[in-house]
Amino acid sequence: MDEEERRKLIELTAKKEEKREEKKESKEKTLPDLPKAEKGKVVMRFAPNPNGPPTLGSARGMVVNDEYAKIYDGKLIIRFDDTDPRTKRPMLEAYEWYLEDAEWLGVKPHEVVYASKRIPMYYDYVKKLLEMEKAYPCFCSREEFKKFRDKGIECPHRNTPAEKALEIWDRMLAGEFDEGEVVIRIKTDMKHRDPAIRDWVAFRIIKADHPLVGDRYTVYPTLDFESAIEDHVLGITHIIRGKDLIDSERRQRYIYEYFGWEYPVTKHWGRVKIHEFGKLSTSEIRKEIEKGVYEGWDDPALPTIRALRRRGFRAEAIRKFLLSLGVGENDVAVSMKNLYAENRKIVDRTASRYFFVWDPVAVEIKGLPESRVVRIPKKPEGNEYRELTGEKDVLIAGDDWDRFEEGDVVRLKDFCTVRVKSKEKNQLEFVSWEMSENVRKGRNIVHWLSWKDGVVCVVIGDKPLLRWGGFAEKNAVQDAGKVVQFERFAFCRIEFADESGIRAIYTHP
RNA sequence: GUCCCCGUCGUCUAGCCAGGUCCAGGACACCGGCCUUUCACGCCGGCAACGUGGGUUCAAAUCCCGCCGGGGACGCCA
Repeated sequence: MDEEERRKLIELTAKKEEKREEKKESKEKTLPDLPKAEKGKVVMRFAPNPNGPPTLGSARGMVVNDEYAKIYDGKLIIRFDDTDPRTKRPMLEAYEWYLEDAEWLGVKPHEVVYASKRIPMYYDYVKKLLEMEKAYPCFCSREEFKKFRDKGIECPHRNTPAEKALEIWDRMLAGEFDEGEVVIRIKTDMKHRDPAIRDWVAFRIIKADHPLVGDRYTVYPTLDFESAIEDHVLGITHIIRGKDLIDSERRQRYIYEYFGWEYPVTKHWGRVKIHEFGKLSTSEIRKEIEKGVYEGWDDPALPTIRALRRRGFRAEAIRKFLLSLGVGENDVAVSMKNLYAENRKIVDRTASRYFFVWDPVAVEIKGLPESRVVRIPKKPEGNEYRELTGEKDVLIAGDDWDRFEEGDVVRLKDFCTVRVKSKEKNQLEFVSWEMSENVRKGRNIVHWLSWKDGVVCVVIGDKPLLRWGGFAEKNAVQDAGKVVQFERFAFCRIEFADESGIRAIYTHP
């Protein structure tokens, strides 16, 4: 064995050792290491177009980037990529929604940038490229250019000299051209293996009102250009985003090469699809809201962060759920059940328990010796109690009543044991105060409510227009704003409550 | 059509880059059981995966090739 071999062997052994160590540590790690990441020097970014409120999908971008920024003691920048006032027109309120939801999710940006407010800067950079003849004004129609691109042929405008190109550029800025008449293209390679990369558009003319900058500009950069410049200017070290932007990197690298910049480290993740929501695009949701299918952007049937917050989900549960998806490039189709499980872990210990009788049926307990006040624990642990009065006239859930057959022995939870006497007359028959041997555990222990303890309650479901109506125990009024568990029903957040009634939102089972 | 990416339990994911400690770990779901005056929580146990065919190697989930399957890009959208 010569020196060289010996050295390699030692190196290899060291690497293996290192790997073993890593394995031991990685048990608690939520996300994989970021390549080339140095503690204290990492700058991440989250760059949404605010054309609607954040959804679970966009929240993934916030949370993962934020998590990495935290892991490496780095920075997180939120940048609004809002440079298309037409096709993906930003929504004025949505800027605020993003910031609000970010804060709620525990995402703390060190800086917030609005691309639409920095358009002159992009002009400066493209001017340089025009001078370098790395960009050119192109008068081809979309169709004409598509032909050139598909064939891999340069278009006639590609060789416009810098001087002439700059003159056209100035005329563009002066508003001398109409929409669609001319665009600025970045020179790449018309023979590039991937047609998607060939001479892409950096600027186009859009004469539309922008919610933030109005009609100040008519020449707007495309995302590819704006983002390329910003990532460098802002000193972004790592980009993590959806893989729909994977080609974007290949296009942008040309600019980085022309300017001699270093492209950030990138990572792209696959599409997330949530079983329960399917594929809902922002524009589709907007239409449905207009049609009245959803009440608004915070409708509990929607996967927006504001809707989930309204439903009573905890930010921490959402973070964990999103982080659990990792940063792999494969598409994921995940179930809300995972989110439910995370949230339940947090909420179960603290949620007060109450009775909610949905689709109520009034029944009479024949032979009940007396009315009794019962004390029931409010929570699984601790010594808080609530009181209910058991009387001969009570309400029970329609689902339960329908299931029962005459002769069944049923336990009214914490109150008394009864036998179903007459389905037709809605009559029960008192058996005993004690728990009877005949009561099967599980579905034969049901909740109930006397009229005096009840208050009208509607629960807004997690599917469009789904509602449950019935009575909830009055004690629940004191938990307005909180997540409670309606026993044998589900966790719900009490959104509004007073003596006249309760409105609750379905959280999860 | 051209180009790119991805395939580990039902689902999500760890492991893959630096092959052995992986007859593959965790979570959710599911199925038993315990606890319980909620079908909740908790506890115990169980089921269950490396798409496929070759190759390299003493050794492959890990490296190479083919095939099959899935997704995406080819906007003057983001």
